[in-house]
Amino acid sequence: LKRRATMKEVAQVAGVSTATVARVLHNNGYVSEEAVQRVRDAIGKTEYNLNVVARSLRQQRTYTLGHILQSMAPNPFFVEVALGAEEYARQKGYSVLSYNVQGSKDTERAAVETFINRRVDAILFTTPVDAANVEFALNSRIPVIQVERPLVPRAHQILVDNYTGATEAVEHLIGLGHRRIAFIGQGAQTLPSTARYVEVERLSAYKDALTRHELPIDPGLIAYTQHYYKLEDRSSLGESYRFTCQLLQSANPPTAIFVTNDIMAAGVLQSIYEANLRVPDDISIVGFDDTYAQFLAPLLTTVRLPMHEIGASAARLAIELIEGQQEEAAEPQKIMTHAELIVRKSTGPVRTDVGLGS
Amino acid sequence: LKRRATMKEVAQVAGVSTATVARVLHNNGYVSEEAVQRVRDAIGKTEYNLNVVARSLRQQRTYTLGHILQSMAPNPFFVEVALGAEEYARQKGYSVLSYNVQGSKDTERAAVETFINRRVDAILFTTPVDAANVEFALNSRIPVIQVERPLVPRAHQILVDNYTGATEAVEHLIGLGHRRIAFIGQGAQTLPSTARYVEVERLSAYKDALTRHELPIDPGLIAYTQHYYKLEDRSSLGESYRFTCQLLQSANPPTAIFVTNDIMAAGVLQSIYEANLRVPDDISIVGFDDTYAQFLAPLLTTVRLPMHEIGASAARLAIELIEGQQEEAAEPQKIMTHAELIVRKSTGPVRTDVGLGS
DNA sequence: CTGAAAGCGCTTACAG
DNA sequence: CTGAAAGCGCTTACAG
Repeated sequence: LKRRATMKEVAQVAGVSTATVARVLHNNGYVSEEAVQRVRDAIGKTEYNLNVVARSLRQQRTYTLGHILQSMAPNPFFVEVALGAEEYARQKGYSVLSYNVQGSKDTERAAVETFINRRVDAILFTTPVDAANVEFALNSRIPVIQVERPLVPRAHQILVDNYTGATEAVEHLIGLGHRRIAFIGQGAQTLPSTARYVEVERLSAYKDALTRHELPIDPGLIAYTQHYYKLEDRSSLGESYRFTCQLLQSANPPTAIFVTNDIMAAGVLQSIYEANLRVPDDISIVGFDDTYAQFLAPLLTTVRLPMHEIGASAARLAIELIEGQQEEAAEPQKIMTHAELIVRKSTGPVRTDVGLGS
Repeated sequence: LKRRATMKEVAQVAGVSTATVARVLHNNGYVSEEAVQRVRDAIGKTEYNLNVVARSLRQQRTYTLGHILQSMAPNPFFVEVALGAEEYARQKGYSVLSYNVQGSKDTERAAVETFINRRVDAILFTTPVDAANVEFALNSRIPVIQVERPLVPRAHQILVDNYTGATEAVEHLIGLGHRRIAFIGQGAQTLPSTARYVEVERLSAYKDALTRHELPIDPGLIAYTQHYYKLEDRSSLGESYRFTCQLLQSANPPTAIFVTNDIMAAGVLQSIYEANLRVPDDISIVGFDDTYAQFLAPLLTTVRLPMHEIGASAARLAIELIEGQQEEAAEPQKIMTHAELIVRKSTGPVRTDVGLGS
């Protein structure tokens, strides 16, 4: 094998034109049975395979999706979404070029530029960091999909029903008899207001559930980690750990904690482990995402996000838009997906015999 | 913005030829100061950006690496290697197309075919599943790099010094006074013999360390999970869990366990948690990889693999080979990287007061 | 220092 | 049912 065969060579071997080769390759257009056979043989003989680069240039389509990921590590949420998108895209003949931006606006900008230079057919943001970059992507007149965090109203959106998911979590705890339930969220104050969608929904669900059951909302039981995905130092893990240490040492500690992602839940469990307390005997924990949940001890009760489905939906919408099955209408699409409580082993009835503090 | 500007348009606006535009774009070749200025202006005015697809077709190079990943979930090892490769490649002007094959030979084959059709400049396997697919990739006469698992001797290799890493782990435990140390490995028996590299090295290190200290090798203390990355059901987690349950209930349980990856270590910790034992007070645990280690309770002592460096090395070698800085010699390159024990909180001195069984 | 022109490997009207 | 030919947007000898 020295050089790769081209269509022209296949045509020569088969004694037909390249147009005919193209016709049998994509089987469209009329071709005589005999010609098909000759071309097939020639393809086999020459070990021909299509040059997708040439096809892309000619068709002005690359069959490639550009996927901008906030950061695949340490949060497996992004990995699972990426996997869902990749699998769906593959099955439709598309490849996906991904770009991890580590939560940086500038890197995200560079990602969009790279994708534009490479003429991807659509850009997916999971999740967008900066609205300006989404706008910039929109300028290219290719489909732009925002996953989970709708920073720009006029771009398409794959959303998650955080409110219902979080409600199930808190209701579950209340149903178990818990009345002092702490809430640990992620970085809402430090986010620009347009980006708070996810965080605000989860906190609202928590407050509404307490209120519905006539339980007080105690500000001392609510905390947010400072950093929104300053991932390098795994700070949100450390912060949820520290806040839990504080809670456990307080005069009137909670009997349950609702943590809005599994990573932070890991930090909570570490604190509890060090305090030599048992879960759920001494305190119940509910996480969110269902990423690390199955790897923790005890197995974490958590609100599962349909990560695969989210990724697949993003890819599906993008491809439908590319292929014109959907009108690129004035209205952006909003696709809602649903979170679901998975009860495992980190939640149990509140202890009535003794208080945690005693 | 209706259509994207081409070089021809830029040339027209600047009043020069496309050759000149290309020269200033890549700044090579002589161009008068004045022409440079006019072209720069024209590029700004037309919002021109290079069409990488066209450049790829012309240059017969795509500035794209194809990265075949065994599976990014649930093992973050692959994610970190991918990140390392992506970052290095980016910095050199390359993009990376990744393809998760979920441990399937057929999917891996499809990945190679996709990459060949898309004319990637090199193919990375992290880690290769089937030697035949590596051979197939090799047929294309592009650089082929195998990460961690050298299935095909004549393809390039990024290796890990598993033996030394595992030795440090076991020596650490022995130094702490442990004499009954269990070993939990992954799927070695079920792997084809050419693929056993990693597993065999780790087991040998374990045995050699025991022997060196005149400790007996007890087959009852050694177990392998059945499945090699049958990931969907997270079975290796479940199997390490079950084996640990057995160990703990045995007549003469170990005082320490060396588990050859952090995922399985998570299963071990779950079993210990359920048995209401404390780590490291009752039993010490050492993992491998440093993936989940920081998320577990207690923080896991583990052998850290330089995952980023592994990915970056793979990308660097590939690019050097592509750009001809290295001769594509008869001899495949073998780059060795080093694992390192990270002592955290899951290991401690053996208990001398009471036996675990008592 | 600069431009005209060929050509990378396809696809796709168009003509027959 | 089939082929000749144009053209996607670049890069790169080559000639001047």
